[in-house]
Amino acid sequence: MSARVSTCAVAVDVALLTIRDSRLKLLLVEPDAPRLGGLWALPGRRVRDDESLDDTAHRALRELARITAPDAHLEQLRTYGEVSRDPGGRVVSVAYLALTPTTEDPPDESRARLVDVGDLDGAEATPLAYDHGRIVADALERARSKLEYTALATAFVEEPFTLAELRGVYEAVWGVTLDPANFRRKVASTRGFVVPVEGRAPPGPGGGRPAKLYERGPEQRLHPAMLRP
Amino acid sequence: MSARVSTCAVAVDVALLTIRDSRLKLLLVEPDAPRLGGLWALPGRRVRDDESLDDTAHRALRELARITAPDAHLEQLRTYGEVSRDPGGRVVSVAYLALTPTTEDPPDESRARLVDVGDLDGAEATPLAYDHGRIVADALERARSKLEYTALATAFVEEPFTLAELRGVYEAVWGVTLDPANFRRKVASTRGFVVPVEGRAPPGPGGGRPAKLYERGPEQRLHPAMLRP
DNA sequence: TCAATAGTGTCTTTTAGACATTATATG
DNA sequence: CATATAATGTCTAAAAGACACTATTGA
Repeated sequence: MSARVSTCAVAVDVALLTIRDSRLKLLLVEPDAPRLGGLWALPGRRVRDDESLDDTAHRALRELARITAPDAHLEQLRTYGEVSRDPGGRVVSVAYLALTPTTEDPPDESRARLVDVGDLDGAEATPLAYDHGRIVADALERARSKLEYTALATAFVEEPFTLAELRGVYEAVWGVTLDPANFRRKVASTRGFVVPVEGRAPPGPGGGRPAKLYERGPEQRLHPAMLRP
Repeated sequence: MSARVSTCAVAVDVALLTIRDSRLKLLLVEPDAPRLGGLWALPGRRVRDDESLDDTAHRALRELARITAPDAHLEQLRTYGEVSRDPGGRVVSVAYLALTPTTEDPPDESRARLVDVGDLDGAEATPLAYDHGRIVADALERARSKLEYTALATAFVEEPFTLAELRGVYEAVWGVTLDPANFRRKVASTRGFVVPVEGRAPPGPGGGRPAKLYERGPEQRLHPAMLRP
């Protein structure tokens, strides 16, 4: 074996997205070490010997944000392996995209917070540690893109869900408003996207007709796609 | 630092796709060690200390298939990190998808070959070493999917190219036949996909009207998309 | 001339988008 | 009753697909 070939530290960083108050949120953890320069970062952990990458991702969420989401959608985003991306030494980082329905908040003692992704783009945006800004940008692009041609949007809602909730996912992730009538017809004409279930959702405090309920359908790829306006 | 956290061997495996004789081909290397059980494998190399992952991918192609393709499209596919995916010890493998125009053949002494991807699915298909069959399946799905909503198809042709050549890419990767007239109109209506250039392509031996020539346009994402039939 | 391939025109079906209308709830 | 939200219907414009037709080459 060549002397130039060695082993690398391998880490997993997780970009967890969820929807809260009709807005898209990202999970960040407070800086714990002065070397981070007071910058917030994605939850991340080193990979252990006996642990798959997916397991490491779950552990990072559990240990750093006290989030146990066994039913969360988890998919790999990219692996970042530039030689000097971590000033403390070479670390190859496998980034994950995680999506959860609007459920638990990270507890206060976890030093984790859900931040509005709209606050990450602007002028007074907080920069993130390492290359995590880049990872977040890639995660957002992935989520926005996969909403079009996969059933990924259903990962943001709990079953059963209403079509208004599903539409709210598209609106929050894409940052647009959609016509409820046309959205409904499009979802209905996309085979295997959602399936109706019994029951009705109670209307809000101001009244309104109760909404029909749906579950995730069998198809992961959407035909036809839900194209962005 | 916990004793259970250590470092991993990190490798890069490359699934290189190209089109030859109007068919989609995959680059495989001949087994060199008996422990592979005589199975063909994707070209792969361990990552060196001073080398980015992209550099390792290029080196794998250069050393194992004598392919120097600095203009090849190279993108990450996924990272495979199951604990026992390599019987020789834990290896985290970053898989790449590479696309090249129909150019060089791997020389004989390189022990590499272009195989028809149609021969990888059937009953008498040759299984691949490690989890490379899985990687190839992921690579094909990625390529087929990205042809729809990105300008990836242009990575399979050399500039300048004709619309018939571009259509041939879609037909080979998707395994379908497309109407030339409708394909042309669709490409023309997709902003930034291709741009016309001066000159004509000479017709084939059987004659035919000379074809107009095009180059890659500025857009990476296609609006509207080239949806699969 | 014919065969072959490139490129255009036209028609029909399907889909997207705007928006009116009806249905069922709360207060 | 008014108001709010869900669900359906209708009309128009745009896009997709089938396919006839014209254009330009080699033999």
